[in-house]
Amino acid sequence: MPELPEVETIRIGLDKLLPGKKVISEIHDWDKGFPNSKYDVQQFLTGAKILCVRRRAKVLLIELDTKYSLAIHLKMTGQLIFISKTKERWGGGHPSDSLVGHMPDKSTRVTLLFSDGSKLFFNDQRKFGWMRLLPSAEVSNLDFFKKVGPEPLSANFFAKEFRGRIRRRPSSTIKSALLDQSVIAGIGNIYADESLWEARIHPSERVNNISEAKLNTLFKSIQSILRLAIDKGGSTDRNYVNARGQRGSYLEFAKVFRREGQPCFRHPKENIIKLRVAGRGTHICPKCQKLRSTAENKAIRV
DNA sequence: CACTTGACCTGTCCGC
DNA sequence: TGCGGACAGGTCAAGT
Repeated sequence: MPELPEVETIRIGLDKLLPGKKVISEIHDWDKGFPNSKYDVQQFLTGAKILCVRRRAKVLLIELDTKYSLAIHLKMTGQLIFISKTKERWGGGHPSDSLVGHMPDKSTRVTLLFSDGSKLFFNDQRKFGWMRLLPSAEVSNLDFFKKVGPEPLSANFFAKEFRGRIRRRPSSTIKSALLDQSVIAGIGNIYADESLWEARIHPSERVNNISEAKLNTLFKSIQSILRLAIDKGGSTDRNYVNARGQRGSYLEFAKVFRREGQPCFRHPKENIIKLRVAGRGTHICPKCQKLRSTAENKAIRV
């Protein structure tokens, strides 16, 4: 679930909390947390001071003063939760909030202890996520970074490049192209659905059936939705929380995601439906988002 | 080659 | 109440 806005929200939080902290020890009892590490994590992490926290695509980069970087991918259920020396509980505050808890919990994979007594917990229920400690100069050599596409909110990223990159997948569905991290970085299932509704494009539409004008609209939709989502602290669908253990509120503003059976905001008499596109649960308004070919439109709905 | 599907995991929810 | 199965989705490997 962490997509660009969630990872960016965590980054903003960690970048306020972590710089200057010195790692005094590191605990991990889960080998997969540091897969194929060439570097002894204890040796290269202990004593390092944190400089800043950056993000590329959905990967967080904790930069150390030793010219090493800790790269972290949260995949679907990863959390990074910071707890200060005096605080034991984390979370949003209400006692009934199921996301509030104590750290470490049974999903904690890695714990960093800092010299001032504060701690950073890497939790991952489903164990899909990873951390890698490596020389900062080698970060760009990670397979993931070698092929990942541009940042959608970069000041240097324009509609022309967006269209060009999307069109490299002419016969795939537009949703599949949006989810392809080598085309554009950071979009996942939630924001793909939201952006396509905003741009009135059916997720199953083939790229080469989509006009240049529609792709321009989609480009703007992606940017405005990602910006709004960052502003709202991301989307908490299941277990996403920010660095302080707080939920994001974007889903209160979502137009289609997880709204199946509820009315479309443009067509109050039409209900949002859920389909399967690109192997993912996909939410659309059947009136706003029609396939260009009506024959396909009917076939898909059966 | 271009694209789609399955595997990786675990917790939750639904129907029987 | 317990149990099996479907589902959730980011990315990579394997399959078509």
